[in-house]
Amino acid sequence: MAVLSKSAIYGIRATLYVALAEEQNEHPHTSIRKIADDLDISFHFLTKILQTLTQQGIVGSTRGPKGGVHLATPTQEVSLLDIITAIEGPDLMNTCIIGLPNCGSAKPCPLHEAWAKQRANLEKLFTRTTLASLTHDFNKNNYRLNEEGLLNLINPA
Amino acid sequence: MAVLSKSAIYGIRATLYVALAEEQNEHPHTSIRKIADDLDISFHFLTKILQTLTQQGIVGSTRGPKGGVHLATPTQEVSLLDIITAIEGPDLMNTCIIGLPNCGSAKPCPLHEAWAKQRANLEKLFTRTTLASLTHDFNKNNYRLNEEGLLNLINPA
DNA sequence: TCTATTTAAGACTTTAATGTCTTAATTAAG
DNA sequence: CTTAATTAAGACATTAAAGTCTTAAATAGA
Repeated sequence: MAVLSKSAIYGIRATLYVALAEEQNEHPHTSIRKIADDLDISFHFLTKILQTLTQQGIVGSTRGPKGGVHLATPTQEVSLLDIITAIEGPDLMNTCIIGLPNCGSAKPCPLHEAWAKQRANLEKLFTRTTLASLTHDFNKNNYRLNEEGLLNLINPA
Repeated sequence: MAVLSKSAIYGIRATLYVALAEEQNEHPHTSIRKIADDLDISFHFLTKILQTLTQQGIVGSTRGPKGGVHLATPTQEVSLLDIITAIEGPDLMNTCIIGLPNCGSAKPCPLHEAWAKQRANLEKLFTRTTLASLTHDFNKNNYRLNEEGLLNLINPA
C-alpha cells in the first residue's frame, strides 16, 4: 500500500534536502545533480519533478553555472500537503476508499464514515508537517533522508 | 491518492455482495457474472480476483450450471484486512511513507513516528471491519455498493 | 451421454506511472 | 564573445496494474 506516488515522495525528500542545505550555505542554489546523487534518485526524473514544483511556485530555479533550485517560500509556509498536491493534483483526499464515484455523506458507502475520519487525520498530518517542522526535527534527532544517512549539504564555493 | 488497488476494491465489494446475497437466498452460490453485472466490474477481471480469493480460502467456488462462488468462512471471521492482504500481499502496512528502505524505529525518517500511528489506526480500521459488521451496517442504513444503490440479490431458482 | 453453463487458467492488450535520453535555452566566468 | 554548466522541454522506453480474450475443465440437468 503506497500512499504517495514516487514522484511525491521524491519531491518531498528533495525539497527537504534543499531546506536543510539552505540552512548551512551562503550559496543560494542547490543543483539538481547534487540532490539526485545524494538521495539516489534518477537525475532526469527528479528534474521533471522539480520542474513541476517550480511551476507551482514552491521552488525557484536558475539555469547556468552555479545555478540550481532554491525554496521560493519560507519553510514554515510549505506543508507536505502543498508539495503532494503540487505533484499529484488536488483530488488527493476526496476518493472513496472502495472506489464508488458518488460516495458521499448523502449516499455513503459502508466505509464512508470511518474512512472519512482517517482521511481527515492524514490530511491534518500532511498539513501540520511543514518543511520548517521537518528541518527542526531533523536537526534535533538523527533522522535521515537517504539509506546511509550521511549528507554533505555544503555546496561547493 | 488511492490507498487500495482496484483489485482490492473490487474484491471487497464482491465479497460483501456475496455476503449480502447469502443472507437472502436459499441457493448457496452466486455467479460471478451476476456480481460483475450488478457492480459494474469487468467480468473477466473480477473472475481473476475471485480466483485469488478462492485460492486464499476466503471464498469457495463451484463450476457448472448453478455454480458460482460462496463464502468459505463465517462473515464475522473475514476482515477487510484479510481480503486486502489476500489480494495485495502481506506487505501492506510496512512501507515508509517517504519510501526509505531502511526506515524503522532505529533509523527513522522524519515522518516515521507520525505515520506509524496513522498506519496503525488504518490497520485497526481494516481489522475491525468484517463482512459481518458491513452487512449489519448495510441493512441498518441505506448504504450502497454500486452507483445506483439498487441490487437484486436474489439468485434465480 | 450430451449439452449448456459456469469457473480456471493463461495469453494477450492497454494504460498510466516511472525512468531515460537528447536537444534547447539560459547564464556565470574566463 | 566563447565555453562550460546548468535547468527546461519533450520524445522515447520500461514496467506494473488493469483489462480483454480464448480455451480448458467441471458439473447440473435433459
